[in-house]
Amino acid sequence: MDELHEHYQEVLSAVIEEYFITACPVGSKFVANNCPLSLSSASIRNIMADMEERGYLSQPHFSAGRVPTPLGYKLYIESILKTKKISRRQKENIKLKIDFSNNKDIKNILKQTIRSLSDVSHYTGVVLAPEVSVSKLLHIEFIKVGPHNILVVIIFEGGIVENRIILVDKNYDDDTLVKYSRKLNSIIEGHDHNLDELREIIIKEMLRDREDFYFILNKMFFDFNFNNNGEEDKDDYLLIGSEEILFDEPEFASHDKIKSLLKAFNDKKTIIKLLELTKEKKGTMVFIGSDTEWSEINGLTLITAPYKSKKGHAGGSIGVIGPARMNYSFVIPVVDYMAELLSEMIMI
Amino acid sequence: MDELHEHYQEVLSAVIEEYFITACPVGSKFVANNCPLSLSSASIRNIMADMEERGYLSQPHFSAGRVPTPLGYKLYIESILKTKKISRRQKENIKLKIDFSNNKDIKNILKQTIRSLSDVSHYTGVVLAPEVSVSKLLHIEFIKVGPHNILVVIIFEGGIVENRIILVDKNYDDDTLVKYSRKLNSIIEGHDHNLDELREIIIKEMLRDREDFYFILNKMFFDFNFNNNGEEDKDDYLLIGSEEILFDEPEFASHDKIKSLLKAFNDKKTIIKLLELTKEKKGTMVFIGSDTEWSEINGLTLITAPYKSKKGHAGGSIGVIGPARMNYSFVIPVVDYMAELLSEMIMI
DNA sequence: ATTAGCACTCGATTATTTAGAGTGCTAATG
DNA sequence: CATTAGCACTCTAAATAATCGAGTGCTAAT
Repeated sequence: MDELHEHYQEVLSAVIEEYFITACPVGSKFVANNCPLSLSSASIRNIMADMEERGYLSQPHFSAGRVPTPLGYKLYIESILKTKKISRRQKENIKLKIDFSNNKDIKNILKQTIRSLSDVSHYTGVVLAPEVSVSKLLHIEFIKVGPHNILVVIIFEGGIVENRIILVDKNYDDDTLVKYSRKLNSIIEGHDHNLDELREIIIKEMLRDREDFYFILNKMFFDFNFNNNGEEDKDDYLLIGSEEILFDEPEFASHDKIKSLLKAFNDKKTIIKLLELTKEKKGTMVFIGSDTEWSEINGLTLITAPYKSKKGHAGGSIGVIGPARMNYSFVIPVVDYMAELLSEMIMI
Repeated sequence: MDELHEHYQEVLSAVIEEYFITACPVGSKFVANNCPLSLSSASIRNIMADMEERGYLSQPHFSAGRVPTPLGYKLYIESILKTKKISRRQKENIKLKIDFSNNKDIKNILKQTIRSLSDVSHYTGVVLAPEVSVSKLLHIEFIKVGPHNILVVIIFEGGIVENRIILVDKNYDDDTLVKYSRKLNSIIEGHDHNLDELREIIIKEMLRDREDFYFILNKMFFDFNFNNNGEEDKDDYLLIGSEEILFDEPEFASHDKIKSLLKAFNDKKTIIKLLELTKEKKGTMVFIGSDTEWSEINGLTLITAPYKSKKGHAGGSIGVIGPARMNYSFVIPVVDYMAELLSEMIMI
């Protein structure tokens, strides 16, 4: 591939970029006319036949043009990931499209992020929320909302707030609850516990001392038992934007394709797996359908980037799902930049 | 229609019930064989021709069978609404399918309701959440989560909890915030104010007395300004379940149909309007697509029922969206019963 | 009022034809 | 030896034609 290297890249780019626009197989004639190489269509045919043998292109049927394969996209994307940076003007443009006008709570910020991702990229945005069960505790508060109803509010690092109303037998007064809140927070403060760790500590204390305080805590742990169902609950951390936006893409024009598309979206575990993978790495990642990593659906691509709260360890990842035939040089930097913006939004 | 009345009803039922199963136009021969009337197909043809003229049935094309019109459905549903009640066994069945195992916060309960609606009815569930901006306040709490970050938690009747992190210049200590919380709650307590009304009161006080307390409140009102965008924000109150479930229905097999289906779902304002209408009425309502009330899409039906918290005025409505060709005698009682169950779940 | 009989209509399905785009291969060229 | 013009070949998609059958409306008989 040595001396052909340049030719390969040029032809590949020409095919991919044209295929992005038309969604139709690209013929040798077109490539001959629209690519910097001054070669005849016959020469291009030779190159393309060779590239097909090596797995970068494929023919839908005998006498059609060529279409990029996942391997072809991969090669193409590598060069983009190295070179492309988002321009200042693009950044401004994106920022304009984002509506963070209202101060929102974290969950709404995540929702808003999905919407912005979709608006800007024209594909489906996804967000993996920070995982509550491993997040550090910031504060817990008991609030009386009825004679036998206590609202428990738990605040996690990253600004996630969870709440439940718990039922108790006794009619505690406000002062008692304030006292209990203080007592509990003095345990939490400055220790970076997560909920499970706190439970461990409390259980030990409880064996020694059996007062009402621990009764409420016990009830609390029961109602906030996030991962009792094992895997199941993780699904709630994955937020998926409007999938409909993809139905306009010609590759999903047929009924069968739409169904397989929806099947891919319903298979949340796989998407979560990839987003979690991204969370651990540093930068943007691209998963191409039928790739080794994402074999669930052919023709879809997932572009991901991690985000993280300024202070600490709370974080997750965001992404965009679109057709493999995608404007990578535009979308990749967008996802990257959105993750950056989101990181800035998470205050505590 | 006098002496034909019985015939009309029987034929209509036969057509609708068969059309529900096959989704194909129903011919006179079938009706003749499968309906209590002992009439020949020719007689049925006469009746059906007459019913078409009166608008209860229609022919997709000249030589096909007949299909019920919205008007036909309406007539059919009227008799169901009067007679059908859900059986105790069905109730048990539904209750089994509902997973309220984990004590959830109100928003998760609403989400769970949607999921159960979809599971039981096999159509798309929708829920209109209680409107926060008009809900009565129960409690407000300030919690320190950073040197300049205060988490404000507002609890509304119905158990809805909203929170925002607000930025302040001064570094308030915990005691001060507890004091402020108490002061504010003493204003709220027992007065059934909503957020807007509270704002009015605070603004008056503020003119007299300009201390830090009011500064924080001012910030709070700014960040919790729910309906500053007019209509826009109402969209957030509408939760829609998985729409994909409808794609299996034969009437949405074509690409065009799916797109018009999604268009109908995206037109949230219309759905919200109908759900709000239901909130004000007492019982179950049925809106048939291309009806006078819901002209947005042909072939869809929305069945709704209101729910309400035990104590007071917090409430909303739930519904199911499915094809007009729907098993009304099953779905209507289901929606009704689910609304009842949801009402029981809302504790405060 | 009801019904058997019959000619007729029109959509759905299948078969057939046609047009054209793009290929691979071969032989010629610098 | 890389490149290219020329040409026969392949296969799809679109257009056209043919066939089938379900269901109708109407008429005349009961």
